[in-house]
Amino acid sequence: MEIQTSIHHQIEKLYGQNIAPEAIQLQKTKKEFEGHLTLVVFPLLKISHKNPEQTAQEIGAHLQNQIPEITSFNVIKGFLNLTLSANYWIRLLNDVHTTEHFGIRPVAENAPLVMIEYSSPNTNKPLHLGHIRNNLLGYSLAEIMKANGFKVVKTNIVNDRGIHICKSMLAWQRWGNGETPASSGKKGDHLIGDYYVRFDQEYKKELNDLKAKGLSQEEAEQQSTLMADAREMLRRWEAGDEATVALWRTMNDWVYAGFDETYKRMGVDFDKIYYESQTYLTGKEKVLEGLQKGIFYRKDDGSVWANLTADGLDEKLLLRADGTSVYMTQDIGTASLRFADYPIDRMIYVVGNEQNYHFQVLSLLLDKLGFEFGKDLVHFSYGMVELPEGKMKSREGTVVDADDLIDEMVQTAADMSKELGKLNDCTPEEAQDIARMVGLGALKYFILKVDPKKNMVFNPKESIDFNGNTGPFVQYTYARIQSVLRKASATSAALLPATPLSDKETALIQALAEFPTAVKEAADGFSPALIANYVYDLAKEYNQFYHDFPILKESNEDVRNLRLILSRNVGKVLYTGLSLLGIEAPEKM
RNA sequence: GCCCCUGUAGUUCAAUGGAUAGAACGGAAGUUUCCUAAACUUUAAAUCCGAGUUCGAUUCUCGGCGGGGGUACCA
Repeated sequence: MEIQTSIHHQIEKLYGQNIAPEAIQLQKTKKEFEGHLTLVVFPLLKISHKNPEQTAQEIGAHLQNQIPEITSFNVIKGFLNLTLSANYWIRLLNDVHTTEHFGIRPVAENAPLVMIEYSSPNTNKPLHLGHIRNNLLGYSLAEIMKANGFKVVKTNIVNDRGIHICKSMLAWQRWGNGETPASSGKKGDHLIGDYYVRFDQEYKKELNDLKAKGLSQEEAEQQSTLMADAREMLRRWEAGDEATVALWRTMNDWVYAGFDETYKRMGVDFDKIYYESQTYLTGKEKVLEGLQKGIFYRKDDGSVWANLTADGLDEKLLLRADGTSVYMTQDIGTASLRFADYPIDRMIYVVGNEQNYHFQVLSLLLDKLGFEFGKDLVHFSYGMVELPEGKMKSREGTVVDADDLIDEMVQTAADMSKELGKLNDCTPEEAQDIARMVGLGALKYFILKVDPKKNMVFNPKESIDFNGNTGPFVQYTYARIQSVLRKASATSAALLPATPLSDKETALIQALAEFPTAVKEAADGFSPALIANYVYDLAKEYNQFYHDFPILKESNEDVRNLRLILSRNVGKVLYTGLSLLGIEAPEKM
């Protein structure tokens, strides 16, 4: 029986009544006090009818008497600190040791299916730092859900149609001189992104020229031929004009090739990709169905709307006056197709918090349309990534490009290990691979350790820091453990002798045993950050232990054996924890 | 205006309503006969303001003040 359960049981026995689980507050004893587990007795005062110290005393005495694993106790104010036997810790370590995938729950045949949408790029510009946070959170959340026994389908919705796509197409047609990724040596997504920027520049120029002739901003926008041409292109695309569709296909393919490269480097992937060009028509259909059923209404100009004022929200446009679809229409179509394709029990959208309102509306609309999953959808909303100078602005060129950033991180990792002489005994290929793992590990950890819902500041200079609360620190700890294990492996694999344990050793075992709880809480709270901080704490704990207790020099066979087994299991948990974050763990570094 | 998120050391981040609010970076001072010093040790430094609920509030409630986002034909 779990020790927590025994304690609960014994307290009920002591007072002769059932006690709610919330009243039994057990926590890890703080470092500065003696003991391993602490019972907070305040909630029990109503039952004991005694003051905190007396209550703690009598519970402590009773527990020590009845539970063999509890060897002693002390009371400080309303806190009962319990000390557990070495035997108990060794048994716990043994459990960790003999459980192959410790902390991971297997996926059952009939497990609920979770679909996670993340990434969701537009095909008119390359991925940037904001996408990196999205992709890392989505991928990590998928891994965490899997580890908690859910079936997971990772999905991506590519926004491959719309006026913004036409802008880059138009700019390329007009000023591109037939430039291709092959002819220019640029990645496809970057090439297209350049033409999107070009459109914006030319458009601004045109507006300024018009305004110089005395037109207002609004009049200029209306008279812009460039924008009119882009709209005309969108109309031709929707009408299925061959040349337009062919151009669209060619340019999108360039972008996809570019994205695939970036995804691969980031180490993220998808089980199923949806394209808005293939879902927006379904969206339109659903909206028109809703219109017929009287759920939506049409205004005089022909546009279609939903009235959500009864639900405390506003009115929402679903189809424009000219009959074309908007973002919301597409999302309805995509959801509809997804639920037709998969038996989804839970739908999670990993999308930035600037769209909180959008998902509130989407949830309501789907529900009104008769999709019962609508009201249960989860918007995993995360905060923006800002730079020390402030918000990223594409127009001001302050956007941090994903590819550039990854290159920079890997290069810095390579430079630093070279400087420290870390990888002198590696082949150049090995050294490069380790630099890749470490550079990416630094980036991923830096972003994932932050509570997702908070905005965060990303300082490119400071992120390339391999000290402190960072991915490389955890990776380093893992690599060091592997190194120790290569030098000497434990003689006996399973049963451990009743060896006396130091405080640091019990602390480490206790930390190991908390891993499954961290995995579960990370899934419940949608928080990879919990895993990140857990893994860091464990690594830190190990480093301190490692420093104070030589392993290979230890002459007592049993003690040495214990420390090796302990090290191996810390390594095992670090490895698993890192993989839940999508971070690789090098065998040496 | 209305709605949502947010406010913790100089900085970037932690803290199921629990003990003296933790780390890291940066600052100051140290530690290599040792298995990896990308490490370890010591040290100074913080809960936006005001009420309320509670044995106990960084955490929950209300009111201010500050920051971010959204708000009907962009995605």
